[in-house]
Amino acid sequence: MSKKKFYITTPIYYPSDRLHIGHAYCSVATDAMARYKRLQGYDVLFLTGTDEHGLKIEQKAREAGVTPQQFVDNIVEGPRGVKDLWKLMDVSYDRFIRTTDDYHVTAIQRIFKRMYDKGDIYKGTYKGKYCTPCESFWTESQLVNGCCPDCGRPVVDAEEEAYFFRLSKYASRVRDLLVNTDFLQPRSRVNEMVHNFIDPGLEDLCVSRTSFSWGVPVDFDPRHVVYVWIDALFNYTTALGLLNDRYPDSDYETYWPADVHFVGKEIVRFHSIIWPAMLMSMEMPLPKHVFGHGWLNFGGEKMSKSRGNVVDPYLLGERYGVDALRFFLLRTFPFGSDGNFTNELLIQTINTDLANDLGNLLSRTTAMAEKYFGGTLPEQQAEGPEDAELLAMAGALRGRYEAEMEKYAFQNALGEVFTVIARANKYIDETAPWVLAKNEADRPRLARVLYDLAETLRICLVLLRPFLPGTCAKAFAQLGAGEALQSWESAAVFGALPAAAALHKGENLFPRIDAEKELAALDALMAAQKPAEAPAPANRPAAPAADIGEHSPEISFDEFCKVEMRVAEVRAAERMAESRKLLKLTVFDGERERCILSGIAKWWAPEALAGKKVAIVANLAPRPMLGGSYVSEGMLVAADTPDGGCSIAFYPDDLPAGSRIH
RNA sequence: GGCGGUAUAGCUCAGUUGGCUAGAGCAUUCGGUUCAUACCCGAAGUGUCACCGGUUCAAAUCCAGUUACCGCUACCA
Repeated sequence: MSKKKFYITTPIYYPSDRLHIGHAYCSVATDAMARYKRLQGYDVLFLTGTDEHGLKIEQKAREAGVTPQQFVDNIVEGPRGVKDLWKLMDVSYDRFIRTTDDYHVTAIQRIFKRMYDKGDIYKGTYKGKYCTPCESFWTESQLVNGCCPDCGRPVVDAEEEAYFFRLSKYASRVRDLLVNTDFLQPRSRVNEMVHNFIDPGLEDLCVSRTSFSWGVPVDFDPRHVVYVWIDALFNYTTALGLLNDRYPDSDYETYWPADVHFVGKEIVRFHSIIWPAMLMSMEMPLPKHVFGHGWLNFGGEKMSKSRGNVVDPYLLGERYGVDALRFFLLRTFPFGSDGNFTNELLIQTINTDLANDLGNLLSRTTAMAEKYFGGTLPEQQAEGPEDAELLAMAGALRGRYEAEMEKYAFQNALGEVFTVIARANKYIDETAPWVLAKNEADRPRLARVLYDLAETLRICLVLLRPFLPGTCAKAFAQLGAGEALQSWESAAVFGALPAAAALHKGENLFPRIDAEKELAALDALMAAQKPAEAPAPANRPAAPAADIGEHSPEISFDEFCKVEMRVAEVRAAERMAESRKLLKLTVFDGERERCILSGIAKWWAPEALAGKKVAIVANLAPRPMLGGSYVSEGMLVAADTPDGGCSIAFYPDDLPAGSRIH
């Protein structure tokens, strides 16, 4: 009889930059789930990888003066690259797919052709606005200030021949999948998808591009490259040998459909709407679950490079141990919601759970075994009234843990384990082994107490293996528990450890952290990472150039001159009943008054603008807004501030409106 | 603006189908212990369960409304 299979995936990450703790969070969670299923005896396939095509990488490579392939090779395989990070984090993936792998490219071409032959992909014309850095097309209505809604940079008019996928054809089946099954989790995401995307009407999806070349060519129409949807999403199946020879077809037959895709909430839409629709088109089985996990914020703010609060997993892993970091991420934050990462919380969790409760329990248990029995417990043992409750809790632990793990509720599963660990510490207090040790007649009872502790620890450690793979191995050695005593089956049996258990005290597995000192050290390290805000002091070597974000492509002087910026006088500014974000400005440009709607209401009171001289872009095409009831005739020039707000520059009051700005 | 969600102890959150003095962890205070990583055990708490109405013998829990925050979306020319 073959083992039951379990196929789990992370998203394939986009290697346009170094990965950070948020990516590590997802991979660690997937890893814990994969290890848990292996522990249970499943035949597990754990896939991760990288999504390496697209214009952004093409451009990044050009900036770096290397080929796109060299660029991604470096980020994926190079020092401190993606694979390095997973090695550091002890991520036990079975397969790593890169969308630039030959076999994947071939398979994608075949998949594209198959959908085309079926009539689900057809050739049409794509009209719209294109953001080069984001390699994204946008409809007029999606633009923000005429710029890319993702990155805020300018977009260009574009019209290109393109292939489309008949997403609309599958809308009702996808809707049914989301509404009537537990396909998408957590459930709260379902309404968002259905109300925001499906019910308003799904448009067919553009699945090819001619505007860049770093992608999988459409083999029957080589001017086109396959756009991200088909290229990236089908990785989950090409990595199983679908339509390629790199892996045997039997892998696909064995492992597909996936048991669960873990994905960040930002890509839930692609995985819960587009992905099932494409699989329906290919007449392939659908994955059983898509789980959209939350994001890690830092100190209550989104992590971002410009705020200098991007948490570096290398730094923390090397400082506190990979297991401690893994544990912290999964113990502290509910997997489905956003979590607020703070250094204080990290250190507190490590100290409380790992050092004080678990580490210290192991330490005191093994130390007593050595002190009182020279390490090996005598077989003659005596029960006592304190045993029953501990045994009952330890015996029931596996079931309670399993129930939580099956819901991907890592936080709760770990909570169950630590409830038992706390009970074991209390058990020591109740039985007071140091008192028993004073009386020769109590030796059988003392032996039993230590045995119960060792056995409780063993069960807990089995269940902690998915989370703390490295330290559990060391702990089992201290308990003298061999492989058979580390198994899932053995975690359901209190008493599996031989009575004459041989314990020995080893190194402390989780050293207690000096919170005050470490917090100061971490703050200093993070401050050093932060982009320089002030010029470096003269006596220090020049700081490396701060990262101020993505850059737009170079433009010529003539192109710049097309932008007509002028000083304008704000004659009136008012809040709008129709919008929370917009202020309605009436400005005088030297010739006439015009209306500009600007998305600054969150940061600017109307009174603060009235009468001021500001910079506007005067020759921007008028834009109907708020459903066409207003037309905005220009753009207010403002700067982003690091906290996400905006700063407006004012010209001297006596400067005439209409002055040209160059 | 549309859709969805959240609001519970200083902090992070649990509270299943409405039912006894509303819970856990951390932090705080006090007490105990000494095997252990200055650790562990116990006790004490603090709460107008966002606000306002309603249904009910009974509401943190159900319903209507209000406010605040969050998410998605639209929208920030």
